[in-house]
Amino acid sequence: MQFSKSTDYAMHALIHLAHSERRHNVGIKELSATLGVSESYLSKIMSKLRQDGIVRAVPGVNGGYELARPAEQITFLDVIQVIEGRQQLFECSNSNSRQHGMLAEEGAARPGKSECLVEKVMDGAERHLHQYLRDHTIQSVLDEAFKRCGHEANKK
Amino acid sequence: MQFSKSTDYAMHALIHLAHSERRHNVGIKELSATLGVSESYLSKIMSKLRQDGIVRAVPGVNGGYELARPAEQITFLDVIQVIEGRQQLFECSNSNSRQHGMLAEEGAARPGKSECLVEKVMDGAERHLHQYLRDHTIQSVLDEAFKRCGHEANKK
DNA sequence: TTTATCATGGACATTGTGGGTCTATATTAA
DNA sequence: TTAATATAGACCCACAATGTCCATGATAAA
Ligand code: SF4
Ligand code: SF4
Repeated sequence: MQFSKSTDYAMHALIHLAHSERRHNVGIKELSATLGVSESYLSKIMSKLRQDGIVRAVPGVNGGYELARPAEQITFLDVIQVIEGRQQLFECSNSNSRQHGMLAEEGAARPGKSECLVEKVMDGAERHLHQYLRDHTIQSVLDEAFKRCGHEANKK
Repeated sequence: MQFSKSTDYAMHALIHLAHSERRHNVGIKELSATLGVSESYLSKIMSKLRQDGIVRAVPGVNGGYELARPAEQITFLDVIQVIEGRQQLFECSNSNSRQHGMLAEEGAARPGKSECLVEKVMDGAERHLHQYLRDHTIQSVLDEAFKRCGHEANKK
């Protein structure tokens, strides 16, 4: 139960893009050098981000990547779901066991709504997690970095 | 990013143990039959649960497993951490990149406290998730099952 | 004490996935 | 056109998840 390294890379790549939004089109070379990840691998990740509409890409001389929408509209959840996929946290694997009958259908022969109790808890956990991740964007990280930077400067 | 099947099995095994707490010592055979998982594999999972003090086990005739503490003191988080391990949700993999300098140490040469901003968000997410999972126990699932059962009975 | 019953641990096998490299191809600006 | 760049696919390897099988050890009942 851990986020993959790809997610880590994607986050940092986006942060870098957002940070150097001044002149557009940051190439894979620059990203690779900044993050310390091979161009080959990183380009795959960027490709995924493009397919899901997080970034735009233009090939050719002076090409590169740029954010497809403002950084405050790119949430942690967005990035994670692009890289990790949208599978849910918990997926029942033995819904035809004896347990299932006892826990989910509990006596009565409900039509369609089985409403599993274990899944209910787990889905709740997932919803909480997602809500939290939706409340934090690339921009919010940058903002905090700036705030701290300013704070440091003032102290000096 | 998904919980393993083993976690699923562990949850259901514990629910079964809690449900038939009347006569102690539920054997691996009964558990296996109830969950529809091979005895071999399930016994491994139970062994883990024992090592972490979730259940007790006694070998010999009429032996088996029983909860090591009341079901209301066994949280979802407990079970998940036993099976999945206690690694944190997010672990930075490139803390010596250029990014890191820009984001975490931001200008000043802080002594030990680097206080990464990305990790800060992720750890927050993890804390939220853990808190939620701590608030739900094996007993709470059983309670809801009973409540629903009673509700169904009353309606009839 | 013997024995049937049960849990435990280790040694495998299989499969899937994360993480990564390399190359050929398409696309664009100069 | 040409140089620079992104893209897609074919591979590779290591490791974890899932699972089986067997030898061993512990225990209570007979
Ligand atoms: S009760 Fe829920 S988690 Fe358990 S077997 Fe049924 S659907 Fe799956
Ligand atoms: S800023 Fe945080 S997440 Fe990024 S490299 Fe540094 S420690 Fe890791």
